[in-house]
Amino acid sequence: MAKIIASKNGSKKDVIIKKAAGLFRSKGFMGSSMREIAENIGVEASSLYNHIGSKNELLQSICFKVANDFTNNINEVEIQQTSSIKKLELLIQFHIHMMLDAYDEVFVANHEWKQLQEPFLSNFLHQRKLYENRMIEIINGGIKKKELKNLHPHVMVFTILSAVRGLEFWQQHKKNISVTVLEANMIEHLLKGIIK
Amino acid sequence: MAKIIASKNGSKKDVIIKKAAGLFRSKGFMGSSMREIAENIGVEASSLYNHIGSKNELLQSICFKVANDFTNNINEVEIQQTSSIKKLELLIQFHIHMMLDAYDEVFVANHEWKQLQEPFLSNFLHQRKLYENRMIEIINGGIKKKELKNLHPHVMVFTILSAVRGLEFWQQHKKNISVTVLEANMIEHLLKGIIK
DNA sequence: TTTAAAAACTAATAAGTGTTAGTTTTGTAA
DNA sequence: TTACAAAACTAACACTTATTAGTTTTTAAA
Repeated sequence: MAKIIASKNGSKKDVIIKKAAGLFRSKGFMGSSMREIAENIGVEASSLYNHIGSKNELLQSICFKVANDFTNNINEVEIQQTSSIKKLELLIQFHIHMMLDAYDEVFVANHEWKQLQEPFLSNFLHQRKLYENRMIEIINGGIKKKELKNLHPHVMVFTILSAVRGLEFWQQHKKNISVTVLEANMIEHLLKGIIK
Repeated sequence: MAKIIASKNGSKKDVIIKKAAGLFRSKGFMGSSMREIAENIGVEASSLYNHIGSKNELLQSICFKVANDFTNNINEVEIQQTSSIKKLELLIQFHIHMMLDAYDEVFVANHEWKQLQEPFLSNFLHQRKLYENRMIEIINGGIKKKELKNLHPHVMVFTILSAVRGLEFWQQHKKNISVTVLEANMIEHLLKGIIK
């Protein structure tokens, strides 16, 4: 009889969520079945229900864990007494690290949130909107203080957020380039451009 | 008896593909059923098979139409006798226009290509890789001619490609900002940065 | 009006879905 | 060793899926 082995620091539920995140990332939420998740763990599908409530609950756990991590980070960044530029730098840095440390989860949160059911879907979108608005406020502050160019704040935020999301592509190139270089390059590009 | 009405310039197959693209975009490929597509058109699911081969064929049509459009564009850009900066500008501009003109299709190509079956999956990825490499070559040229900073070309390409992909978010804000401003702002940001 | 092809329909198939009920095994504490 | 709960199992349910076969309707040309 196969067993779900709880990891050092995490319940069996956490093990299931982790495996689900990996599968959801590579095949999509709708493209992954409970039987597949179970097989991946080495157990029957029905056994999973001793630990979790439903397939959708798995997606919820993943999406809100990620959303909360980002919210917590911007909470910390916001209260720092520093320039808007430094704040943007800190945010970008955190996005890069999340992308490298919790790739599957961030990917799923970015791509599969649509499959959330109400009221979770609305909650998630609301939380994301709040995050965007807080970034916009940081940028508005920078424009006022003449630290930043007077471009459309919304465009800047979306450009930055989308660019960091692109680190999805990075998984394949992890070996060819270090995190430090990657980080420095992206921050330089997104803040100061690429023209000499 | 309901009918599929062919549009002015396009076969009935094209109508089906267009509707499918809209549905795949909003619910995902795996989240959309043939019955839903059919209902959207006003016909029974089985009737679709008089015009198309399979559900997967629909995805193939969408993905490769988009991929070919981008390939054709970079073909034209590459042969122009101009600076690397101007070439990047042209590429970014085309991405922005594709995103606004063929939103559903580009979105599906960006998000649902994973559901392609072999050999289409490999073909698609190969074509995308070629595109990226050609962008990298343009950037390498720019670095050599001292037009561009000596950052990692790969990072620059991914940053740019990801940023333009972010125009997905833009659909909601179409009214608040004109294409011209959007285009100018993004090109400024991606080429010259946002720091004053 | 007849005829033939195109395109719609109904009905069914075989496979896969998330989830539940009921049962058996396992692990643990008394 | 006994007793109980946790967690695995098997089997099934009710539904949905893409697709096919066979039939009927529609369209258009002769």
